[in-house]
Order: sequence, then structure tokens, then C-alpha cells
Amino acid sequence: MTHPSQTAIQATRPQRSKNRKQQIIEFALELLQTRGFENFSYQDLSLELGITKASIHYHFPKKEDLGVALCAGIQHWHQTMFQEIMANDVPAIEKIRIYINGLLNYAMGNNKICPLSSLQADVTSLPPAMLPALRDLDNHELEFIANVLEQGRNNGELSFPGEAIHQAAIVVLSVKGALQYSRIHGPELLQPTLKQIEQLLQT
Amino acid sequence: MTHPSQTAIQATRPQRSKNRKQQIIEFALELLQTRGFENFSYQDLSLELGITKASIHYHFPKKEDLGVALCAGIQHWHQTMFQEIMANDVPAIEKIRIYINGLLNYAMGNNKICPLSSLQADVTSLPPAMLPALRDLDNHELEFIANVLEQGRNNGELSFPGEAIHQAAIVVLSVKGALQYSRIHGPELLQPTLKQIEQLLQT
DNA sequence: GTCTATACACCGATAGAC
DNA sequence: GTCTATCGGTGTATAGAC
Repeated sequence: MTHPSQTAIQATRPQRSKNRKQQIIEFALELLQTRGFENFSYQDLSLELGITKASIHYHFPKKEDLGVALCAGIQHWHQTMFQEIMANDVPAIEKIRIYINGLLNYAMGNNKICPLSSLQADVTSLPPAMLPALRDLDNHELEFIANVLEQGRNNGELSFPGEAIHQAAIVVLSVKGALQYSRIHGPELLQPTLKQIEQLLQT
Repeated sequence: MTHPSQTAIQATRPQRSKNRKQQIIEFALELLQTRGFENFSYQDLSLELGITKASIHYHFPKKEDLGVALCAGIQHWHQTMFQEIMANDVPAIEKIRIYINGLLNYAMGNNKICPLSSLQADVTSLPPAMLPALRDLDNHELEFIANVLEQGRNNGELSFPGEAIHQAAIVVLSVKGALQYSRIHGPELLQPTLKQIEQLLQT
């Protein structure tokens, strides 16, 4: 006699080990945003997740392997955010707001900044294997925002001087900079500065 | 019989040890800008300067002491730059250009960024004794630029919406962000983005 | 997949001679 | 002021048992 119910229970039981890799990535992403890639260790991860350093080395033999996986995790976040922006048929300024809020939500917990800002700051110490992924992430983000701005200006919804890619750089860099700034100086300047960025697109 | 000439020679001889402290600060500032405070060591300094780690500990017993001295060095740079700006009776947009060029010159050597951006990125790992100095430096810089912008708008030389302090945040954070970005992606986007920032002040 | 145990390099920091 | 020598702690990484 077989016991199909057991099989079902097995299948729906929380499979802790199967998602270990993802658990590691998620907590490492948080540490990347709060402390930077060179300032967290396998020990930090092992203490949080309740397994030993050696176990983490099983999933990511070298820290550079973890670093590349973190870049892939950031890419996944980007994809989700960009798809959400393109899915909604809203004015261009609203698309920019969704982008800004997506960034804010991703760094909402205390003392977090944009993961790409964090990687950029440490770039001279990073394992070289991470650099191509980092470059691609930066490029894609900037070009996506530039496209939104350019289409908005063509629609007559937005107004700004110069080329869209340079205006996109100002938007992206200002938002991330304001996030990093608010970690030290508190949130007072954050919201009004973000509003100011929006205003510059409508003058 | 005395030997006054010897005394004179002694006084004009290059006093290597007397300036050691300053030598350390200057090279440490470079390492701060290229690698970040937590990613350079007393060993890095000792190899460059040709003295041992212990000797550096004589000048700066703890690394936090060196960190505080680095903040003072940054303040000195700020003072010089801000005085140069105020000394010249030039249009407000020209004062902004002097600020931007001052920042660029200070980070001209390869792979350097603004030292304050570097400290901000590492803020959760820094010795707490450095934080007040870091906050003051950030505040003073932002308020100085806000003053330049506000006076320029009152003069009719500049035109921008909203409050000067929020526009100043966009200017300062964009410039530093563009500097950090160009370290990874090359200089192509740097100059046109800086021009774009200037254009936004004259619309 | 997770563990214990360990290797080796580097870190900040101190003691004491010169 | 600079040195040699050393300490305790932590970093990444690996070997091998279970």
C-alpha cells in the first residue's frame, strides 16, 4: 500500500535547504547595501543564517561567485521595476515617480543605499569578475531612464534642455546621492529634493 | 668657538620627519579617494612612505585618529576652494564652475572620487569619532553652494524653481555621482553631464 | 549540504630597544 | 621618531568526516 499523502506532505513541506542559496543572496544583498561588498564577511552571513562559513562556501566557493550572484539579483530587481513601469500607460513623469519609489522601497530598511552605488564606491577593490555585470547594470538603468525622458519630451509631457541621456544621469545620480546623503543626515532633505528633481523635468 | 653656519644648515635642511605627519595624511587622502577608509591599511601607508607600521602608529595611534585628521585635511581643501570662489567677483554661474573644477582637480589622478562621497559610502563601518566631522563637512558644502545659488537667483543671473538648498543638493550630488560613475564607465559622459547641470541653472 | 578543524594572510595595535 | 617583534582577532578559503 502506498501513502500518497506522505508524498504530498513532503512536497509542500518548507524545503529549507533548497532555498539556501536564495537566502544567502537576499541577506548578502542587504549587507551589500548597508556596509558594502568588502565590509561584510562569510561570518556575518553564517551568524544570520545559522549555518557555518564552510556551508556558505559550498554554495559560493569564492566570494567573487557570491558577488556575481548579487549582480544577478540586482538585475532581477531592475527587470521587475522596469516591467512595472512599462506595463502602466501613465504620463512620463509618473513613470519617473515609479522609478524613484522603486529605488526608495528597495533601500527602505535602515541604513541602506542603492546596491549599485555601493558597488561603485568599492569598485577598485572588487573582484574583476564582477565588473562586467556592474557596468551592464549601470548602462541599462541609465538608458532606460533616458528613454522614458526622451519619449516624455517628444509627447510634450516633459521639458528639459540638452540630451536625454545627460538629463537621465542627473536624475539617477541625484536620487541615489540623496539616498546616501539621507543615511547620514536624516530624511529631512530627501523628499523635497526628489520633488525638486521632478520639477526640473517640467520647467 | 661656535659654528653658526652649522646651525643655519640644520635649519634649512629638509626636515623629513617634521613633515611626516603631513606626508601620511596626504597619501592616506589619496587612498581614501581610491579605495575607501576601510579598504586601506597602515601597511599600505608604510610601504609607500618607507617606514614601518609602528612608526605610523606613533603619529596616529589609532586609525580613527588618522580618520579625524583626514577630515581636517578635507576641511582645509574646502576652505581654500570656497575662499577662491568668494575672492573673485564673477557671475554666480562662474562660481559654480569654479566649484565643479575644484572638485574635478581634487579627484584628477586616476580612480579617485570625492573624499566625502567615499566616507559616506563607508559610514556604517567608520569609527564613530569621525561622524561629527563628516556631517559638518557635508553641511557646510551644501549650504555654501545653496548661498551661491540663492544670491545668483536674486541677482537675476540664475533661474531655477523651488528652494536653493534643494537645487544645491542636486548640483552637488550630481557632480559627485558623475565623478564616481566616470571611474567605471570612462570620461565620455562626465563633461556633457556637468554642462547639463549648468544649463539647469539658467533655464 | 552541513559540519569540525585548520591553513595562511592581513588587520589594528602595543611593548620595548635604539 | 623609527625600529623589531609580537599579540589577538578576523578575513577568505580548503580538507575531509558525516
